Amino acid sequence: MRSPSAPVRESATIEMVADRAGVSPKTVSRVINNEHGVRAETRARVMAAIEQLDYHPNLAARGLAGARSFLIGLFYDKPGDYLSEFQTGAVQRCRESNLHLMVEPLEAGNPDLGRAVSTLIGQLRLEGVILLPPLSDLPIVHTTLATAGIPAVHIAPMHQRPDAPSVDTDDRTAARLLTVELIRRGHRRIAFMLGRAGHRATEQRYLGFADAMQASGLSIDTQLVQTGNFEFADGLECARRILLRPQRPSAIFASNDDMAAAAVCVARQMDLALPDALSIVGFDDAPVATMIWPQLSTVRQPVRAMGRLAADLIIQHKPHRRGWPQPMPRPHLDLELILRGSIASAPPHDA
Amino acid sequence: MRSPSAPVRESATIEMVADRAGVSPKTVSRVINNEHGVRAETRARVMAAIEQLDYHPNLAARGLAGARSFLIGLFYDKPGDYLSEFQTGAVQRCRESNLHLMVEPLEAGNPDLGRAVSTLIGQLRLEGVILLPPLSDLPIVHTTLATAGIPAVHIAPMHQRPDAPSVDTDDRTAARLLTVELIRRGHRRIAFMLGRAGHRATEQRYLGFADAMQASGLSIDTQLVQTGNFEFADGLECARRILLRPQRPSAIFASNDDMAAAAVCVARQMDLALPDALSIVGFDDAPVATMIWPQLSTVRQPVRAMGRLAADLIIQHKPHRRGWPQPMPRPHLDLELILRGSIASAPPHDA
DNA sequence: GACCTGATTGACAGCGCTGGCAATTCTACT
DNA sequence: AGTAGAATTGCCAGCGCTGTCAATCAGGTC
Repeated sequence: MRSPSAPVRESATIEMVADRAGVSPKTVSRVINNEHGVRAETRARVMAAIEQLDYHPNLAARGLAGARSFLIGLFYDKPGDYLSEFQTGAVQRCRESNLHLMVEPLEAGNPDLGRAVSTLIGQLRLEGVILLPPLSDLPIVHTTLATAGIPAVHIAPMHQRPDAPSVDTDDRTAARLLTVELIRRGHRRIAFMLGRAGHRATEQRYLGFADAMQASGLSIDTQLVQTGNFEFADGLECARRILLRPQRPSAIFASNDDMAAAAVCVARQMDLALPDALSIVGFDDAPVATMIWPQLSTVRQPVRAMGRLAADLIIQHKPHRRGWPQPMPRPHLDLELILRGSIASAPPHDA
Repeated sequence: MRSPSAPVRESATIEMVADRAGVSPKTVSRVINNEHGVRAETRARVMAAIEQLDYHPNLAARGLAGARSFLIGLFYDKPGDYLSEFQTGAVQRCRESNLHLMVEPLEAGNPDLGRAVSTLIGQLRLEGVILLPPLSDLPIVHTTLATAGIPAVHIAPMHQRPDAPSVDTDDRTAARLLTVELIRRGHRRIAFMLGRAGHRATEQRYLGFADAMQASGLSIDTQLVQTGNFEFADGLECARRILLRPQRPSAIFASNDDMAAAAVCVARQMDLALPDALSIVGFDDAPVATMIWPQLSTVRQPVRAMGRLAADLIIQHKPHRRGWPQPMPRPHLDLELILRGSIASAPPHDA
């Protein structure tokens, strides 16, 4: 129980600051909002008063009066490392503009998704929303937001919408380059583990792989292309199917590290010597990539930077209120190839 | 670009609902806030109007008028799986009470932490804050919140404060039980990898291990107790030191799964046959636990439930405004032993 | 039927801030 | 010095809702 004399300091109001600085509240407001048209000397006086009183403007009041909320929403479906990295980047960018991030889990499969979104934006008056996949591909989410006039940034959407900006990475190129590394090491028969259908990443990574194979005149054995849904468990199945083929590949390209890890497990169970008997590469540079032996060669995603960028797009957009500036922003962030111990030269009999 | 005739529907106000229902705004307010003293028939009429207009009360206005914010803060230091699971649970609980979660990364090492916290609570007027470790052990954070009179729930703090509730799991018992499993399989010489000093988990897990060893009359070889900081990289070092001892242990208890995974890697590099030559157990049931071969025996933490519970403590506390009800809530959540392939019976020469 | 008690409901002010515009002060010229 | 025009600053209303308290209504009492 808190004693009655507890030192709960009530926070200062804009009026107290105004009095102290000898100006009107409106002028203090101008300073807070960094508006121009305030004499430098006046601004300094106000700043000093703010400092002395440890004044922090009340978000709710600012929001109510100014018809904004200072809130950006981050809607996600699945928690995980990706989310937490992404949100950390987004929060960082928000802070620079004195905004705040509301994270909201939303089930992609929920039949009442539209209502859920609508409730959120109705209550919060979000200034913008960042949609993580697979939410970035659901028409109902997009429509609900668009109807409410709320700017949304789609992260790695499968289908880009002409009226919505997105943040992407060039997975296709990265997948191609990683495949080239495999080919350069003499691999000819390379298996591929697909991610979940409908994900942009699934499509792009496979296309990059195919690009490299084709460029080197190698054919893709469709028996060696299996779908793993991005899950470790599916990856196990998938790897078994691949490695039990009579003519085993000398390398496996998994669409993400979880599945690559699964391939490592299966290979291990089959007593294959890694990486000599089998090279394995993944994608994402997930934590697991460096927690297994051999460590996975993979592609690092700049997840935190993507979070920053997504928030930035929302924030930069603000002055336009409704509608995005032309051209629709579609920045791509660079991926980084990470070569580790999981790849080796192809065994001679495969050359 | 949005066309000028875009269907941006302005949202309904409480007054519009009041008119439609033929009551005063205040009565609508009563219904929204679920206050008693509204005739059932009136309430129904208001509800209908709310439904028809798709009305959502404006958070900012409610906050301003009611001197609350409907916001709970979740302060964290390191992003990761733990965080995202935890926050998902917390958000779920918040929704049930129409509150929202603000996630805020804070650097535990920042010398200006106090000011950072103070700015956050000053602007947001948070109704409560959840502190994830290691933030839950920093006096400056606790003091700043207490001074502002903001209820805080400490998650797994090293040192419990008499004036602050906390959410814990009984790591000690779980560690003891897991060790018992090892002993039951004939292991006598068991190594232990400590987590980061100053973490409650580090201390409790070791104590549980020691409890079991002592209860079975086994001695702990201090050479086999190494500190790994909860990091995979440190775990590698640590595992090497342990496995290079002349008299190698037959089992390793790692304080978390990342370090356990490191032990698996090292063992693999040393060509030890797992799990026959060496049993390894971890803690947390992190994703990596099932992504390596053999899969780790470990202890599952109910992270999402902890998030729910933490939010619940803040929310339940509300009516008391200042100070917590007696007794100080300190719920413990149950941990679950997960036995997987990484443990086997001790080799005969060790019995 | 007058009157009392408790249950419902409404009137009104104001939470802390910002938008719009008027008032004031400053600058640069004639 | 006088004045238009620009740069600053202040006044006022009101954002959408809830706290306070007064008003009204329903039911029961003597």
